[in-house]
Amino acid sequence: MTIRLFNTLSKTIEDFQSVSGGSTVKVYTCGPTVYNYIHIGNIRSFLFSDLLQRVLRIVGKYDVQWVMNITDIDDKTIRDSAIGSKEWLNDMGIQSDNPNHNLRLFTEYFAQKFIEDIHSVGIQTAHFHTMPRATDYIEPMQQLIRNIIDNGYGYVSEGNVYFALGDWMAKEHYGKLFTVDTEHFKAGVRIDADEYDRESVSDFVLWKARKNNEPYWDFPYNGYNLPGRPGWHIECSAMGQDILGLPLDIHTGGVDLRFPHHEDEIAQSKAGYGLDTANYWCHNEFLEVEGKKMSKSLGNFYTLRDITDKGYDPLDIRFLMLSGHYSSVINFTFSGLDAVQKARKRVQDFVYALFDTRINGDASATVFHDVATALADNLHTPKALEILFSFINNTNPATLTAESKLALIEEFRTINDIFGVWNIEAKPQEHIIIPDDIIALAERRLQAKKDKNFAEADSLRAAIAEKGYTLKDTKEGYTLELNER
RNA sequence: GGUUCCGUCGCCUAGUGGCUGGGCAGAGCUCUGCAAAAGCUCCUACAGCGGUUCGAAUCCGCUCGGAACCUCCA
Repeated sequence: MTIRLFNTLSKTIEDFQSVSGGSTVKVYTCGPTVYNYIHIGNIRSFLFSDLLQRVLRIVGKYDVQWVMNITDIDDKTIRDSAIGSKEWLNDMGIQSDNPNHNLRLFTEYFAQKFIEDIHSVGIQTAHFHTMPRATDYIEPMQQLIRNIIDNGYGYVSEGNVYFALGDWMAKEHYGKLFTVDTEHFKAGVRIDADEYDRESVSDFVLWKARKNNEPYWDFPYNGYNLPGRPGWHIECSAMGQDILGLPLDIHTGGVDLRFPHHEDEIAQSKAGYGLDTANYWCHNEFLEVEGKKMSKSLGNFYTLRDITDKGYDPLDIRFLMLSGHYSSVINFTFSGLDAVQKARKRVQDFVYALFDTRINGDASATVFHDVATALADNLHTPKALEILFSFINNTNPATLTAESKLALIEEFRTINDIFGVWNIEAKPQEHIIIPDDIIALAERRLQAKKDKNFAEADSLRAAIAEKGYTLKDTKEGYTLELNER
């Protein structure tokens, strides 16, 4: 099935075609800067990329090579890994007098936490071609920077290397993803303008000169050494080329990265390699919390772990993100999370019912095709879910033949290869251990019920609830469940 | 100041000029001693004011309200 995607380059929805013309698709996702636990906004971004690669594989039948970088060098990782940092944890290891070593221990700690977190929301490590660390690609970055200087679009100033944007703009269009209006830049936002001797205020840094006690790498250039560390934008250009080869098929990231990060990445790769970065650029919208952008000062900032600590299943977060279209702002609220939790369970109960072996009537299974058609249209998950719920509303598993159920199970299995929030299996028998005293209460209540002593039965049920268990009557007797949360 | 997006039922989320979108909540019913759970049924909304049109949630204009980006950002 042809996949259609909104391309930020053209600002239109296009039929997707691979660079190679074949079935291999190279997808590059701007990953996290690992200086802390990821927040739910980050999660949305990574779940969008995961959705994209799953739809490409399962609906588009492509062989996807998915790369997500891990940024392990920037101001925050340097600051928080430095000697005396309050952010240093014992689990990271022992700090030494080597800042590069401390940086590595610090970032590897949070990189592992990141992998745990994305795994919990259903992103599978096996789906990645690789997850490169930026500091493992210093050499390719330096080579790219040399190319850019040699081609006349970079210059050295006080040990820093800058991209000469003015020269570049005279040759190539700058603003392919984002209309850059330098005439009306907001007053007062001229970061670093006084810190360095730059030729132009809009030039961005490719390589930052070493500062005291900060991590650095030697950078031999033209007989000189320029010890320092890479700028933010250069890593994606170098890793994309080194690992997958440019041009990529699809480059993804959050909308905020369109400018300057991705715009600069395009300029660098073209200036240094003479290559376009990607044929398709896909950007996901932001997540807001209670109608506002997440920020620590507003008190609406949540890491994934903040949410799961409240007892929510990470897969409910995944389902919440899929319930809105990736290109729309999603308003995160806990009541919304509660709603989506129940909706997800309804589908799960339907799937469990398909595994019920009683035999009855029959139904035709085209639900996957309909869902896939919606997903092929610019990853329209809300439409796909609408189709799925309508199907469930019009289908009663108890009236289906064994053959129909088996066919439907396979349909749901494929749907779940994309959504990844259900268990396509028979309902597991729960083997929770109920304390003897609770069972004793339940038995006493059963007897009271048989004796038609309902007042006694109700008070015993209340006593059981008091101890954290829910008693439900069945035809044969009763069941006991541990209360959630 | 510049650029862009949005406002849909109590809440969330789709919407392609005409055809009750989906989820959650809520109401009723079935089943239950009563509950719980589950299932069934019901629940016709488009910020405001103009305009275009036979017909507007959808197109145009204005007003009001919200959000994002404009060199840390997913």
